[in-house]
Amino acid sequence: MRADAKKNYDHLLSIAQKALLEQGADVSMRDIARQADVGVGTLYRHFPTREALLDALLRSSFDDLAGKANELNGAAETDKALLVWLEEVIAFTHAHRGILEPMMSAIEDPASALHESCVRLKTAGASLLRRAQADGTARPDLDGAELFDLIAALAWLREQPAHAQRAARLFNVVAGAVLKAP
Amino acid sequence: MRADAKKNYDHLLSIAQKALLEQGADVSMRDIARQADVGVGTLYRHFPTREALLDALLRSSFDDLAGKANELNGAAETDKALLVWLEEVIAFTHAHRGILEPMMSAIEDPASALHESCVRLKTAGASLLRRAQADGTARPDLDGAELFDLIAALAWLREQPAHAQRAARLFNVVAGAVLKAP
DNA sequence: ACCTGAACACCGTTCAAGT
DNA sequence: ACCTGAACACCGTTCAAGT
Repeated sequence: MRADAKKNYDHLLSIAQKALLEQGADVSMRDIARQADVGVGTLYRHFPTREALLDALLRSSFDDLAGKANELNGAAETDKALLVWLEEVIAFTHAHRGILEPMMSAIEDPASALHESCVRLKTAGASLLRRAQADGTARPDLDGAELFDLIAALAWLREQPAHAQRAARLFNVVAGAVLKAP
Repeated sequence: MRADAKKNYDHLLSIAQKALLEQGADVSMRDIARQADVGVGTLYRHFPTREALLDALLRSSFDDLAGKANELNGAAETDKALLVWLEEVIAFTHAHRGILEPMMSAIEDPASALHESCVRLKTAGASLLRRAQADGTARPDLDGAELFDLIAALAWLREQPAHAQRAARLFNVVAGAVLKAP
């Protein structure tokens, strides 16, 4: 990549990051280009789809969350480890409004630029779930894809402006269904 | 209402109904007017907001669902009654893609044209929940608003194209958290 | 190589002008 | 009263023309 292109790429990314946090994942592409003082074509050249842009923005965070899962795989209380991780994921998506819809599409569409990142997240959660299941602290009849969907549903609830507060309580209700009663 | 206006109103409604089923709740308003062979202004005159149009389209169905809840309030098995009703609601929203997002906004916004209809639905569910709680078949620490949110989250899951199948199983998982174990 | 921005095909919504 | 559709301010996306 040429130096000037690299500069545009990085600048675009930092502007898009801010836009994602402030305006949500459905910010207009035009707006991002405008805020970055760059032609729309430049934005599309670097990120041919919105998913490609989201992937660039989220990949490292998703990797961090997967890393966190790895750490938690060493924890003694397998149920608590799963719980902590789930809360962390939901807190992250909560800070990035509008991210769930594209994630849900991407996880089932290998052609999506966001697919790999989402799979990484799902896999990380699945490993924590498996360990809890082996330990007998989580119900055994659940797989990684289902866990992903449950997280997504709760995260979506939390994304709804006036429902976020209730979503916290409902997280516990649903968590109670995933983990065996104490 | 003048006769010609009434005719436009009815025609618009029947076209919008078809559009809602075939293209989802986020059909373009322009498209509806176009399909109805009517100027956009006519559509907006009869339905000043998308919520107003959705309300006109859904009100009677929501009333039916509320009526169904009333019938089920006479059922012997209070837990099964709640379950059956929940499935019915989710099946309905599943047939009307894209309806959940506006419903979630409307239920918390008294100014929305869709508010009343949503409240009716919430109230109907709450009555079934209360009866099951009084009967000891549903967990007592849950209110109507929380039940509404749980339904919404499951219905949203079912709205996601590739996740609908899993949503059916996850309905049972979550239902198991709401109802007391058998 | 890379950037620009006009161009195309769409939106939601309003409101002057018509009947 | 009611209807029409041009008008305005937006989109996403592409691609010829420029550097």
